[in-house]
Amino acid sequence: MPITLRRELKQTRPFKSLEEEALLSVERTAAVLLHRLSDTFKVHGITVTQYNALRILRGAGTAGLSRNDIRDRLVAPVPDVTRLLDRLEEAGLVERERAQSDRRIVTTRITSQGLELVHILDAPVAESNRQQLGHMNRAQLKALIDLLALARSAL
Amino acid sequence: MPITLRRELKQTRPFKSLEEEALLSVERTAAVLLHRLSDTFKVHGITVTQYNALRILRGAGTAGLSRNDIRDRLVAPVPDVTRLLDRLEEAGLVERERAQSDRRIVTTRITSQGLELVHILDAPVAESNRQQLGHMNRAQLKALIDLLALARSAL
DNA sequence: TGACATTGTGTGTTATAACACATATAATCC
DNA sequence: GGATTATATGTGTTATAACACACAATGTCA
Repeated sequence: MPITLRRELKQTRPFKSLEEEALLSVERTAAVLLHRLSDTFKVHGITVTQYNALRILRGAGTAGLSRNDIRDRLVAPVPDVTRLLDRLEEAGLVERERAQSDRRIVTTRITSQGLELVHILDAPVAESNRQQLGHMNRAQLKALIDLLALARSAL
Repeated sequence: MPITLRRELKQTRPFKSLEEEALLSVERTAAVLLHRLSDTFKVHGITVTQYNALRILRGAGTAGLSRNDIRDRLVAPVPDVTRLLDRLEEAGLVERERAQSDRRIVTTRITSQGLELVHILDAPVAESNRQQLGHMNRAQLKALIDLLALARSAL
């Protein structure tokens, strides 16, 4: 028994188009899923965006990444990555160093403390994902992923 | 030729699970689509959330809605609807009146100015939706909508 | 009817998002 | 090699998000 978005939002009128319904469905789903996930992070004092940044930096390893590299890899675009990293640095989760070769670049690396935090969060995050989406089978998940990629492909 | 999220984010490592990839795909897609849509609203000085509130109030007509009614109908949950309505009231787009029967309730109604704005935005919004999702056929849009509803149905 | 819980809204505060602009370094191009 | 452009990051400011708490009106029930 699928829950229709229209009933979920107590909407009296039907949607104007399938495109509108799809867009609002994406927005609603992201908000619901991320809100639930953020509870997992709240206990550890970080946000979903901060977690994404830490995960990116874990992937980069000891080489680290420049601010713009991090910006380009963030799932949701953030206009002010500098201060996002400021907060992570203040929390001791990352460290920054201005590059020798090109002094414009500031390389950010995850600290051992940051690594530890991301590692601790691996299990709860996996558990949250399983709880939220575990009822979908592989074919459904793949179909959803492909359709979302298609939805992003305009322009 | 589908764009994979992993390439989009220049990720070196594969996703840990299909559930994780699906969640990140939803987050990414919402961010991309909403960012483009917000450009449409920016010219008129309102945000996506404000537009959603106005659309809800248009649907409610002269009866108006209480703050909590509006909160429950918003696509993305907003914790501070009071001040969201404050800004709309300050802009002259909505008006509020404390109910006679139950003096706890404040009924918010859209003003003629607000109606006019939403009306003006109808065409650009439809055009934006068409541009962003018009390349998907009806079956694909319906499949996406259904899979997203399924994704929200846990708990 | 008076204590208590419930409902609906508002306020105070901090953190973050968003946007425009500024600064410093490097690369390029006559 | 000096002006110009591009790149990379940082700063200032305003608006909004997020969260905890407070207040007021209503309902409930011994």
